[in-house]
Amino acid sequence: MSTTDALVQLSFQIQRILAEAGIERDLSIAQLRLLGIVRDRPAGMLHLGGHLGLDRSAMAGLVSGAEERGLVRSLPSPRDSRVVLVESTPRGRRVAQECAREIERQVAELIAGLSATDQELLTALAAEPLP
Amino acid sequence: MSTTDALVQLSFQIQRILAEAGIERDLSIAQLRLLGIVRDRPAGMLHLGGHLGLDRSAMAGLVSGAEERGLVRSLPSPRDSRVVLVESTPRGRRVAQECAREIERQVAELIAGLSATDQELLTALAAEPLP
DNA sequence: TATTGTTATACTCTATAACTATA
DNA sequence: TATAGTTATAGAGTATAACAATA
Repeated sequence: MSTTDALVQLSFQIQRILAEAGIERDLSIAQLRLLGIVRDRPAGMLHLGGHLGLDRSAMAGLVSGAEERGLVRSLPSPRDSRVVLVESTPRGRRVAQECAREIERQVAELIAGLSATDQELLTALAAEPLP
Repeated sequence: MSTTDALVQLSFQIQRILAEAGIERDLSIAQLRLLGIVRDRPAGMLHLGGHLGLDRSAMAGLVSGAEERGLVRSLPSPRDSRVVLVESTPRGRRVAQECAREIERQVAELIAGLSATDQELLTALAAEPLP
């Protein structure tokens, strides 16, 4: 199996884990990522869009959906009133952490066939290509 | 960075590579995967749905879209006339191969920072969790 | 003028439910 | 009856374009 095939197949498995962890809590993968970003501190829509690869209108839809579910809150930036800061609610943080735990569990299961040494190696190698 | 984080981030990068290779040719990731499966031999809708994690109605939509683009062709199974076999057209094979080459190029670039030995190692480790 | 968001609109992807045809 | 697929329909996700408010 080629490098590409292996990584592509692995990526689909990971994405399936993410999707299923989200579905159980009525969250899309995009909402999950959003919660991950605003977990520690608020961020403006444009900044979030940059991280998620979404344009402004898609961001508005995403945030509005997350807001309806009580996961995030919008507040005007004190420094530039054009900017809308998005911050996590306590509930958003709780749900995000639940998902994170579930995802960790599933990923651990996915790579359970590897030795502890190989798991560490895989982590190091997977982390390397990240910009 | 945790094992989970590294693999999740990597999976998003791979998915972005797939999406971009597809967009350039007006193909969704699902259509891309479909072409990959029927490249060598025809397959029934249900079989395809199982591989792609899609139900029958979603499969019908996917195949219909791919058919409109001239990428696949449907034909009745000679053994069970309820079954619709989906086969790749020559154009589908060509487009799929173009995408595959582009994806390989991008993945190679993504992991270019690793030594040749580490790239092989990553391949082996990534291929291991696959069922 | 340039920037940040929002809204209206449209398109794609996917699922549920009801249906047809075949086994 | 059970199975394979289609169709109508609905919902989510995302993009484009036109708009409003602020810098």
